[in-house]
Amino acid sequence: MSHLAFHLSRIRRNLMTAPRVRFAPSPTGYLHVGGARTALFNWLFARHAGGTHVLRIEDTDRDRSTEAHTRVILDGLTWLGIGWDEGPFFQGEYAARHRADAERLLAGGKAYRCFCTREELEAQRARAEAAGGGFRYDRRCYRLTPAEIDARLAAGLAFTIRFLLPDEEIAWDDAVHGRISFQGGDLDDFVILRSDGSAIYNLAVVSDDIAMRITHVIRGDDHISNTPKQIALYRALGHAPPVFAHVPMILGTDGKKLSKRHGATAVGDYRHEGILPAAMRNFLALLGWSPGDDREILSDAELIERFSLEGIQKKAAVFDTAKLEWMNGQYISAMPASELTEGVRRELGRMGVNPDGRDLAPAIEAVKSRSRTILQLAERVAVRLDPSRSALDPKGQALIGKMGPSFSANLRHAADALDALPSGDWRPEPILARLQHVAESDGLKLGDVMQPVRVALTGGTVSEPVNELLAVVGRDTALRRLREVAARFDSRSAG
RNA sequence: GGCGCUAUCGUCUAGGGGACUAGGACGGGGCCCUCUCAAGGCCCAAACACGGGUUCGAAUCCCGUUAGCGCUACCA
Repeated sequence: MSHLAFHLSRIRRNLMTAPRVRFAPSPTGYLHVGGARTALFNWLFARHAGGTHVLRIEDTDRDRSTEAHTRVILDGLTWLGIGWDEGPFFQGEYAARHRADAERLLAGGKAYRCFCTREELEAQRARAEAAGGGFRYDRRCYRLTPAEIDARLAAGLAFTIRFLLPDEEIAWDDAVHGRISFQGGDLDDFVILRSDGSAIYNLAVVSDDIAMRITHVIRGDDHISNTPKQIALYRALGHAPPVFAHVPMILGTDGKKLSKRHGATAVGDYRHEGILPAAMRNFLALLGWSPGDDREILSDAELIERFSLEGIQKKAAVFDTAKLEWMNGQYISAMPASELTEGVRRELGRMGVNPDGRDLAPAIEAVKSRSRTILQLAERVAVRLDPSRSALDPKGQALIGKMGPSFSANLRHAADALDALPSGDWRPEPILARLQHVAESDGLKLGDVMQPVRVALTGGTVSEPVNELLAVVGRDTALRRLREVAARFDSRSAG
């Protein structure tokens, strides 16, 4: 097939069948991991099907929406590597269409003016609750005669527009839950247009989804109870509803809806904790979705290839930070040092460490398989650049206490032996040979020489093999540090 | 209260009437490797919420119970 023919067929296919999905966050807070996962599912679905991913900011709640939040959401998506093909559109810009739709419904007898004030409504609600039941609007304004309506209009009374909810079954075949059914009679005649003429969420969403020709609505299952209202709106407006796919919530470790008190919940938090976008995508994709087999580490291409609505779980999922960090560690270990340098450099800058143009790759290479976040990685690199940055941890402390005077004695022997090594031989293998020689001639176990060096250089008892550590730190810096530490603990035991 | 959704190891999940002695992964424990740790390899503990059906046979289908969650605004 020629290129031209290929493109033509592709365009044709897109016109006819390609799905259009949207991610529609409201800018009333940060980009939450739940929202991020919804965005990811939409994106994966669109990519898998060769469809279009639309980004729409739902800013109709003017009191709570801010530009700063919009910025954060956009940045979060960009950092995460979740793209969109159209938008961002701002719902606030379609107020005229929303209003026209409401008025069309009103003219068609599918909605009615409600002159009840907030106070009256609140009183009714309070009464209903006191009686032990739930509040449902009693349609008193629906029963107003044309003359009564005219009189109120003439008096300049404010009104909202309420949707007249038909008492019929409203059901749909949810792509993740299967058939879900509601009775219209159980639902309220909800407000679709505020008294100031602005649209309420359910109307705005339906109006926009129709206008944007959305074919699949993939969103959190906290919207299940909104869906029958929206389907009723589609019917009243004369449009076929899209396919709905309600994805499960993400919970905190206590099984409650994820919130601030669970710690990090915004994607920005994970960014700052040194989580890689690719790891985050992979982890989020597996939260509530499964490719159907045992694979855990999946590239974007594999995710896109395998993604389907059928693989989405019905049950809410608990966000497990430990597994995220494990996965991030897998990504870090598998990445070449060259791809990690930029992130490490940025962290070093934040920590106030100046690498002075030094090649960070060897240090990164030495510690990356032991690091689960970029933050950890950068801290370890910083210590290797300048061992005086190291802090003595409890295990390092314990080792010093246990070894007593031999701690500094062994350190000094190691330093002296290493000093004999020509700088051209300051490589892991010769270093190891020297240290083995020291241990042998002093009648010590290799660990008795290695561990003090490790503690002197890193402050702890855990690191890459000591010979590699020495090689990475560099001859001059390492020798100086070893002697400094030996001297410090000599004077301490002498005093 | 009403309406709706959900229920497999601590957590993420596989499972679609017989292949289930319920598999994998994280986390936990142990062993190997080893100068320590990580990685890797091997091993262990750990689950079908409960009760009724349907069926020759139920983790799987149906009903109920219980529990959790969501919605019930002139919020989204």
